[in-house]
Amino acid sequence: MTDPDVFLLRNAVDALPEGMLGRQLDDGAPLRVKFGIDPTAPDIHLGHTVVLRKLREFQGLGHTVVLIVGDYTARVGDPSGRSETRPVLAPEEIDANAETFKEQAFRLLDPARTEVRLNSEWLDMSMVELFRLVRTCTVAQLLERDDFAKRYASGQAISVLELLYPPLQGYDSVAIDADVELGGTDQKFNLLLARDIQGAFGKKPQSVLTMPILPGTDGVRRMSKSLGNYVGVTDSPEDMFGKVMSIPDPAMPLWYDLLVDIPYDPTAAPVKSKRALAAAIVAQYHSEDAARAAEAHFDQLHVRGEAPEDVGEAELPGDDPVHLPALIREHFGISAGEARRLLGQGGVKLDGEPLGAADLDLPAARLDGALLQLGKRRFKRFFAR
RNA sequence: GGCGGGAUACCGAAGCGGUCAAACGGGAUGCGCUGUAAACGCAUUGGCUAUGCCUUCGCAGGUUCGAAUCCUGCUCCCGCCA
Repeated sequence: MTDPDVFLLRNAVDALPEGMLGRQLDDGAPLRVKFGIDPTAPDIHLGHTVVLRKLREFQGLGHTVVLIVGDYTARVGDPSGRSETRPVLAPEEIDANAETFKEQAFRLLDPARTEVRLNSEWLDMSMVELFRLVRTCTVAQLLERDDFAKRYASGQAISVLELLYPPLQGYDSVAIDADVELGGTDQKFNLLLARDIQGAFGKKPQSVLTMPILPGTDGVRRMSKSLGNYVGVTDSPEDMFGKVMSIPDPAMPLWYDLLVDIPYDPTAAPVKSKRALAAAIVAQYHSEDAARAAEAHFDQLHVRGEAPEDVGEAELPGDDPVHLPALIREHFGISAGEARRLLGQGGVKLDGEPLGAADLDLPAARLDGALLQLGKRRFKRFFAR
């Protein structure tokens, strides 16, 4: 078996300070590995799983994961990687998100070796304690951070609240006696600052391990729900498979590296590699069977261009003839004008036959039992009532 | 507190009295090509049973035959000075 540190570092970006993690692992004692999340968005997507999978690897080696739900820091708003001030969520929202997150995180983590803590536990502190904490950092130190520096230089707003975020996150490490903290590369500053804060509170500073940021399905920008380029771990097998297949080829090696346990073969045909990747991801969050079914579904729907079995059904209105734009607006959630445009562009098919711009009104008999298709992937079968 | 700039469609950004449902770019969607790729090409991108009608250019009023464009007030952003 490979050395634990070689194994753990294989797809990581930085392990700081140099060599520290290796020494900690050599000591043999179980480590307390910290990972903090802000429950700002409820659902976990593959981007989050990069670090979660790494945590699972630590657990596999006998270490303990301390999952910190930043219910308190969520009220501050982490400015990391942001160019603008973030909105602050309502407490109820935060709680609900935290629950969802925990539930989903345990799809990957081993509950027996996971400690879940809310940081309101210790961050709901008195002013005196807060003063003691913030005294450990200087403004110059905080302004070193890239995004703060940029915003400061360009005269954009940085609220004092945001400035407070890194020290608060750092204090989490003090509170739980973290030996190691994981995060994305965008967290590097916060993770390192935590070392100083631990030191200031007389604790042993943690080591830091950063993981690459996963590009989304567009292959370029970081995976994020708001950018709409994400694959959720609760997505259906079919969606998951389809979304993975749609990523650009250049993103494949990194996806392999960060999301599955099978190796990437650069000599294999790209389609094969991508199918294997998609299947492995689906199997991970659903099952092998689901992966096979999702692939079959994919072939049917996209490769052969056939309609799936489980097409939604709907009743025709009573009218005859049926006004198509209105029918489409009703059942596909687009405007009638959009429906007309699709008709004109050959984007609407009836039982596989493209309709034209002139087909605005069709006899009800022609639609009864027929399959209406919009674009490539939207289907609906209609029946007269 | 003083001075100045700005708010336009999903986003960015033109327009500065009629020819404006509003240039251009991005995004999105459709068609073609394909490996549901990517790249590329073409097209569409306020609403409406529609050769026309209706509602949009921060909000509310006003001037005008006619306003995204001019005037007044309000709200919100931003810069410079103190």
